[in-house]
Amino acid sequence: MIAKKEEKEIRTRYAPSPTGPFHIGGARTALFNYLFSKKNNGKFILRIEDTDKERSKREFETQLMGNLKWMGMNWDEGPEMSGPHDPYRQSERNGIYKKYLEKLIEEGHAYHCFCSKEDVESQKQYLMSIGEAPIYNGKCRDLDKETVEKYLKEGKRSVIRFKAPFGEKIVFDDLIRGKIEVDSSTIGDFVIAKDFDNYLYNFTCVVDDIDMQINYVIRGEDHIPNTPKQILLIKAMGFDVPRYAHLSLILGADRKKMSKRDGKTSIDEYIEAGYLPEALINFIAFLGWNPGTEKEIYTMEELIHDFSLEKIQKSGAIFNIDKLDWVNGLYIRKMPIKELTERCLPYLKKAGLISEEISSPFIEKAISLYQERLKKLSEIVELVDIFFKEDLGYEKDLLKWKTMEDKDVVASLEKSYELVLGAEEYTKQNLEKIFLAEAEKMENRGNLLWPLRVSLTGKKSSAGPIELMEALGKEETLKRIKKAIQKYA
RNA sequence: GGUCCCAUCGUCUAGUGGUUAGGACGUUAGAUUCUCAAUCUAAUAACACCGGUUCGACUCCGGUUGGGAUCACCA
Repeated sequence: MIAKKEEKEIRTRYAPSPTGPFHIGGARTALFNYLFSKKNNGKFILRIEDTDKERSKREFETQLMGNLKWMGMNWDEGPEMSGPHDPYRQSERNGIYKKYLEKLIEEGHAYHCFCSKEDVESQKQYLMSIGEAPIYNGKCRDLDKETVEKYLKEGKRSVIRFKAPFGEKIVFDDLIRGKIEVDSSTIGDFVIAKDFDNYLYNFTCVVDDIDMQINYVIRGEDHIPNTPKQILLIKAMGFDVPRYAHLSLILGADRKKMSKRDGKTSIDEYIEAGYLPEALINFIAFLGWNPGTEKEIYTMEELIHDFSLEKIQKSGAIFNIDKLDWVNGLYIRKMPIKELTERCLPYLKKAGLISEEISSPFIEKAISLYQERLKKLSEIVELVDIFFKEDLGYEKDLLKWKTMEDKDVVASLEKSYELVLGAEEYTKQNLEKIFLAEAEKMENRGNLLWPLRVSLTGKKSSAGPIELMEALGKEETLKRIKKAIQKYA
């Protein structure tokens, strides 16, 4: 009997650098890491890669964490000293990097390079011009110990390079793409640290993945070229390489990596436009993944349950905003009216329609009339504004239905006025009964209903007149009809 | 330019050697309707190309073409 191998806990991480607003592509990478770890009862770790002091900004980090929480992705660990909900930050881990770097140098896997930036750059340009791999020429690779000591003592500026082997095949089995093979000769000795306080990406990334015991690295395919370097580093340090899964990129309409000109790219912009986190998550998950069934509306829980790396697509997916809008509308229609109202309040406040973010039966009613027409929460403003305006400001000709003459319009509105005035029981059911009965008498129902609806809204399109009358109340309804009649006086 | 990755309707995709190539968004038409939505019904539309393997290729292999990513003392 072979004893069942003890399963190691699955640990994934999302490792963004806070150099800009949190991007849709990053959100998907985070999501897939999150789903995979949760599916396997593992851990999802957030690690802020802020080694670039120039470009990293704390505000982006804060925004990123807020966005992650908004979407319902909470990370599991952080350095204990700064609280369980803080992420790991590379800027706070220099001590760890130093230890690993010293060991690497000690064991001869890394060395000080005293070449000037300019020399290296011109060398690179030259190699590229003759069509060869632009790698470092290894000038300082075998400097003897005494020389290095001497230069260091003289204070000569140096960087630390990793000694990459020559002519070695580096192979890894990508969980999404299968076998990927690279010749180490095309890599060259790359810089891993500027000095003992400033470490570079490939190095910190590897050290952290080792230190945090990450065993599944799920990231964008733009990292495929980094992977062989990282594998070399890991092996030199004597650790196991994690499993890799490289996600295809999210593309713009031009099939290039999605960028600003493709419209909204940051999560904040989607929040502002009024997309729901549930809808965004659902949509993003299906960009490059599907369950293999025809089900496509998924809650986060269901995604976790059905997720698997095998079902991830290899080719890049274009971000199709039309589909997102459809999904978002779907979620809005399904939402309980109380909740929808709460979520719309900030938009109404911002537009100056209401002074405080407080719900009322009136606001709730107004919003409910437009629930099924809403694709994004922000659209609520231009839909329900008529409920809050004194002056609707429309052209009187808008009141005419098809071939109506001025006098027909006036007659129609006067009829409506009379009916409303006479309505004892001011309910939707009763108004419907009264008005539909009257409308039936006409050759075309529009003769009664169109002028009425426009008098209440001042708009070409809107919710139906009966429900509008109910929502507005008898008094306001009469006022608006009268105003419309006056336009013809 | 070097290296690597990718290729089914306009878009997201199902498909794992034999299917009328399925679904969704979009679009178009119809039903409903005072309008706009929502809803229902229908239609539209795809295996990049060329070779091989095979009785049989969308499916496997090779090549071509096309697209993308990446080549920092950024991440």
